[in-house]
Amino acid sequence: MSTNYSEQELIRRQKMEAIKASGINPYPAAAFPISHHSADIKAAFNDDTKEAFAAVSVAGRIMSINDKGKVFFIKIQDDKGLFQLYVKRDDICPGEDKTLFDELVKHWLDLGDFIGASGYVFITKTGETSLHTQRITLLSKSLKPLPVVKRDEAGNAFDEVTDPEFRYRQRYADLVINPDVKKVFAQRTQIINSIRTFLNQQGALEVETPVLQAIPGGAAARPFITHHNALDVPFYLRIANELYLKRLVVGGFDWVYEFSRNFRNEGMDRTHNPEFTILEWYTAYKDYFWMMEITEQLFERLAVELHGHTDVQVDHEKISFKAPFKRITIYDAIQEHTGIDISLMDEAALLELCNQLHIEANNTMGRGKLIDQLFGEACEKKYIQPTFIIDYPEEMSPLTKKHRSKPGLVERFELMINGKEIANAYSELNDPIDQRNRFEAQMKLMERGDDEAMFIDHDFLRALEYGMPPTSGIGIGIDRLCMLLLNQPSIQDVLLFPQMRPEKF
RNA sequence: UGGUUCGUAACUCAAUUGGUUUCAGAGUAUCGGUCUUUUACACCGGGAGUUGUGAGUUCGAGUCUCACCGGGCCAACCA
Repeated sequence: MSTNYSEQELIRRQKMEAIKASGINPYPAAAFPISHHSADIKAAFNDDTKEAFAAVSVAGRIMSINDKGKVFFIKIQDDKGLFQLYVKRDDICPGEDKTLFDELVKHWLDLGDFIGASGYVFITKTGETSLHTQRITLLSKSLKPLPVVKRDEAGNAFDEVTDPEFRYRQRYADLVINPDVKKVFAQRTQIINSIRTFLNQQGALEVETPVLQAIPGGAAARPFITHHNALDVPFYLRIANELYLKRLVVGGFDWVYEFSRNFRNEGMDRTHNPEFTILEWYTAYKDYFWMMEITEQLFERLAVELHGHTDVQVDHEKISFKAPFKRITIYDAIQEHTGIDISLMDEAALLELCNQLHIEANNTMGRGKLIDQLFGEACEKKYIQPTFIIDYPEEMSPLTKKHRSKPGLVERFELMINGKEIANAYSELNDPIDQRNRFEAQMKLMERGDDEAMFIDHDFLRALEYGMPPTSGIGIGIDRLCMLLLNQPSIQDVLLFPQMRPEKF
């Protein structure tokens, strides 16, 4: 860290030395007893309840100081908001010695410092519920000034700090000066808690599975690689936890779930972060139709719990999470948006179609990947309202059970909302012979140059050979779900510490 | 990785086609002074910037050119 302090930083260090010299510890060790939080006082205090607020202790960070000579009005911010302290010289220093007020309050306190205060609550002439402060305690000295943001009564910000680099790199400061940011992250946790409650109520079991995997399975993506020294073998950070959760279904857990932090060594943009969270759950004796129904229920409930109704405003679109959601097969979706029926096309015909439509494609791509590309380019963005895209071609779904009645297809759906894939689910493939064949087909794609084709996982095949009950599973992108439900434009706005290029000091 | 755009005080922004004006301005913050209160900003006064870094063009560069560093946006990869 540079030692070229700014003028203000130097002044704060001088103040800290003065504080120490006066015998006050700027970083005291003792706990400070808090009796109330700001919002709770403001909500409950009135003429009838004032007895209950005769001896109150609050603590927080100083956000504004209004120096009126022998009286100071200091606004502190605690976990629940702002609260005003009325600090009068003769109350703080009842005797002859006014040093504490004249030095500490008048000169040594800065915006950003943490203080504790005790006294009684009253309402000032201007009608603001405040603490008539009798004791004031410095709890932690701030040496670096926070950016100054002014707000009016309605909460409109002036000189707001919007620089993304500052906000993401110094999230701690962002959270202090932008209260809405704090709210977004509280709501993210609320969403996750709601999901957990929903699943637990139905008897699902939350589990934890390995992040370090010898074979990165369960998805098609480039992994991060690391090395285990004692074993002297490479390990991969997981790109998905699917194969481990299925092993648990083999073991007899009928419904397991995990909020899985996954790692993929790919690009970063407003919808991609190298580490991100996917909720996956696997339920025995179910199929993908059941999965669609429970997914609708969950999403509808999340919207209602968060907003009180099923409509959620996202950008300029109003999205309805009212179940049931529309269902359409991927072939019908492509036909709907291109006018072309591709259901009988072979690889060569599909490649030609892509070229005709100016969609990037090449001959390393198998039939499944070509169809995926067609859908992604021509259709995906069109599905704003929640829509299940169902019945994918077998080639692009190596872990999915063959369709019960449509040859060449598998029982899979993706849930599209606001033009983005939010969830992906299957009737899980539990035929070990078929699974081995699918893995081998993936190996052939890999040999053709498809660097996203899946590795073969022999231990997983061994588990399937013991027998897995018919099972349906789903993966839901939690970060993207939060972006939707909280109307945030970037994944960085729903991750407390989004990945950035390392900073140089 | 490619295209495009931005980088001026602690923060938010100015600086007319490269130019006479002073030393690159203002508000907040900061420092000093006055007051029992302002609803973003009471009153008076002061200090604070090697204009991201480095080179170049020019009589003259915050402004133009190049390289580098760090961001944003778009595209590619992916969820």
